Amino acid sequence: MQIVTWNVNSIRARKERALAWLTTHQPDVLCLQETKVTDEVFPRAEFEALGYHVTVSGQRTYNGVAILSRVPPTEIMRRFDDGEEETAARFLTVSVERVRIICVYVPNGRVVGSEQFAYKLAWLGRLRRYLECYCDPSQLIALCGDLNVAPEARDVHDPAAWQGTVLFHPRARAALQELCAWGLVDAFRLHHSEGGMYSWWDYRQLAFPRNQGLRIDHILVTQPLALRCTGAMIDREARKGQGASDHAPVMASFSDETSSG
DNA sequence: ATGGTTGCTTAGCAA
Repeated sequence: MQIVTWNVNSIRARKERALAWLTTHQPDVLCLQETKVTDEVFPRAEFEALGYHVTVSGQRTYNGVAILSRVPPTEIMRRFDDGEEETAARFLTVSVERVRIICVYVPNGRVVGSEQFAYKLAWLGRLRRYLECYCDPSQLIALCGDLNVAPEARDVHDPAAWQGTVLFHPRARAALQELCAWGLVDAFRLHHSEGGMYSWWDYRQLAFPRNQGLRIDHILVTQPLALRCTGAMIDREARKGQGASDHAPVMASFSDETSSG
């Protein structure tokens, strides 16, 4: 099973690219973030024509997540259901075969000290509580999405410059570590230890050709799924050229059985 | 040099 997460920065602006990418790569599951459309407007028919089931949780203008799957999804949830008010479409979870897929678009946080940064930290805390309440680390679970946090210095092109900003802040990093402490590991880091591997590059300042990026999009998996993880990669090709999202797809592959290695 | 780009929505905001 191949699972992919991709912040497309508007599914309408990226529709042709996303359709072409799916046709080429044909993953079993594609988690999308920043679709920026209401559920009625999501271009579902074009993706269904490629053989995908389309599950969406969107809103006008901002945010929006979706999960495309080759197999019909079950156990769909669109909210934390933690009793707190929520207006942003940032969370969607489904089961595909025996794997629980959780698609998230974590708040960016804008500026440290802002209301939005407090919201980001609180949101990550709610996600941790969701895992505690609704999931178990012994299950096959993949938490996929734009986490808007670079875990370590090797995930940031200029750690000194980014230190203390919302994408590489000690409190945001600690909140991400708290998620992992529940029982998740970074699928990408199971297979790659080098720095300079990023999933997002600012549109400005020629950041992509200079590889001035951050690795903020992640596929985090429970230990039983980690044991099946046969590979992971970031598709830089999808970030190239005119009309690209500012994020690249992050991919991970899993065998049907636990690997003996 | 308080800059730069993209998308949504239409000039201002969010990323």
